[in-house]
Amino acid sequence: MEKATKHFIKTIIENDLKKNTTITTRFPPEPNGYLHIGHAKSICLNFNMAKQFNGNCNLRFDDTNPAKEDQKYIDSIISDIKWLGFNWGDKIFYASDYFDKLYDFAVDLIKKNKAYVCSLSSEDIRKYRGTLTESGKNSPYRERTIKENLDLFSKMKNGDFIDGAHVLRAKIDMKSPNINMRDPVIYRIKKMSHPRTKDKWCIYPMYDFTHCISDSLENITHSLCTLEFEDHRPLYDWFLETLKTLCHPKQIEFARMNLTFTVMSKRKLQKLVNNNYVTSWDDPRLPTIAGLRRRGYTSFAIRNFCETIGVSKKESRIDMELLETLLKDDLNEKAPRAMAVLNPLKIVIENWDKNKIQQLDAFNHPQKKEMGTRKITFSKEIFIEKNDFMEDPPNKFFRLAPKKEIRLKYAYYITCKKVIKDEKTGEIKKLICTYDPKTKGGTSKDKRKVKGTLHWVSANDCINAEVRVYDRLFSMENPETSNSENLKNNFIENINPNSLKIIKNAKLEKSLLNAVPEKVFQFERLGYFCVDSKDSKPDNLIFNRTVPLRDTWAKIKK
RNA sequence: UGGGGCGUCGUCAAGCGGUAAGACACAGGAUUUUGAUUCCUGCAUUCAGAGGUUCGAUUCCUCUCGCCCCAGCCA
Repeated sequence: MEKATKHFIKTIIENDLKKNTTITTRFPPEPNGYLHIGHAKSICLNFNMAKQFNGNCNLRFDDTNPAKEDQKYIDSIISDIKWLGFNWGDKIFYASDYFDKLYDFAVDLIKKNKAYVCSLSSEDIRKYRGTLTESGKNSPYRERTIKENLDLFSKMKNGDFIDGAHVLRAKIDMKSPNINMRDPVIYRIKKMSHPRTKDKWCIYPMYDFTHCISDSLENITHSLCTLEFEDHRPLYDWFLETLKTLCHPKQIEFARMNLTFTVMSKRKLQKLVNNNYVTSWDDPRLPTIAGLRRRGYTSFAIRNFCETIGVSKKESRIDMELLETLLKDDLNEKAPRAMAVLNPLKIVIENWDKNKIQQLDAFNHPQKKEMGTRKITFSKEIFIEKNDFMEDPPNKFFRLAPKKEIRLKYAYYITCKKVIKDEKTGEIKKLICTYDPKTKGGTSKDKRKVKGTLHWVSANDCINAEVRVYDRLFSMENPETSNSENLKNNFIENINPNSLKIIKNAKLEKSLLNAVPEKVFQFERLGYFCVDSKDSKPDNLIFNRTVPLRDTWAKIKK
């Protein structure tokens, strides 16, 4: 299991636990988009706190706005949380299940003279609200009688008015320095079918009213949310105090997660999807849970990451490299090794019999012998990686070059004898090499040093595949910043044009024919790869590059 | 310029009056049939800044500076 780090919320809970016996948290997504890794932070926090302290965490959909929400998002969210490895018993909660109770609470508020029906247009409500520096002024409808308010609210519910004709507002303080307290709207008329309640309602409660009451009804003890709701806490508390609810949860805010080289808001992700900068919500370049999953990320790595980064109130942008390191840590343990050549260069072994084919043994994991071995085919013609050969190599180039001897992993030592080029273009067509028969398996009795070991694939016994080489979606650590003054905050211009390179004719060792989606392999010396769950077909294999291996050589070259 | 937050290594992050944990990154070195992995070693005399209280302050007080959020009938 992941390590557990100390953070301020845990401290608060530990202290509260001295008085109470148990805690209950909740994860309250709005079903209006796909979950991303920022949500994973909240999911891990809420579910792990509950688990660590023997409490419960409710999954509750905050579905109060039918204009934006959809069943397909409910389904994707459920599937993503399950994949992340969290459970919530039998019951899934929905704010919409509380619509009747919420209505009663609103009536109660009116009866307490703490809410009123306001008939100002939305534009006028905005004007009356004042600004950050000027206080607001009372709505002319603020002093309607309780009876009148009750009657109007009932008519709103019955569908007697058109959208926008009236709203129900809490009666708090138009002069409050906190704008959220300036008589916030708590119910609006929206003649719209709801994914779950269908046409039962034509008025829908707003977030601030719904959320605290939902928490209270579920006996939530700790309501964890992000920093931007800090200003809403007085309102959260006001509703529960005014309504004298039995349970008054503690709202605690923490900073949302940001990652380098990506964007995290639903709005921005939506834009990338809708304008086809990526293919879909589960595009492997996106930080969505579905995208990361398709890319080959493990849920363990994501959970571990969420634990590692900690929880605080400081706004931060975490290095993508940390996520990738944690992923590679996990994959290094679990992923079986295989050989694949992405950019093939043919080698002909001069002194190997034309028709001879040999099966060699290869370990599936160099450090874990219990993962077994497999057979790989060796033959006269093989492929190596184009950039593993240089005609005129620099110092410390531990790969193949004219007259140099290197090792083909698990096979033989070979020496490059001749370079065949295209007469016109000068492009290297193939290499003629010799092998040393006394080095089968990749060792020699004379303990002679060979500095380089290359991966390779038999030319006659390999499979062709498409490989999608993914890179970061943006070319700047913070895509929101801009170089050009007049294009401030246009993250689109910072999209990395090379975020996806498609390699059509990669050559893979035969055993990879059995690969299934989400099963990640390490292609030796290259990185981690997995079969694409959407587009790959048995007769047209497609692999995604999950993450490349650390490449010290690439660094030295620079 | 109203209100609410936040400022500890390049990036996260512990620390809660007793003299700066850890992780990632980075730099060296060792081992290696992946220039992978693993393994050592190094990496903040200083906690946004300035004052003050104290024997002693990143921790308490004051002021200053910087950054973020709030004016949806979104959540």
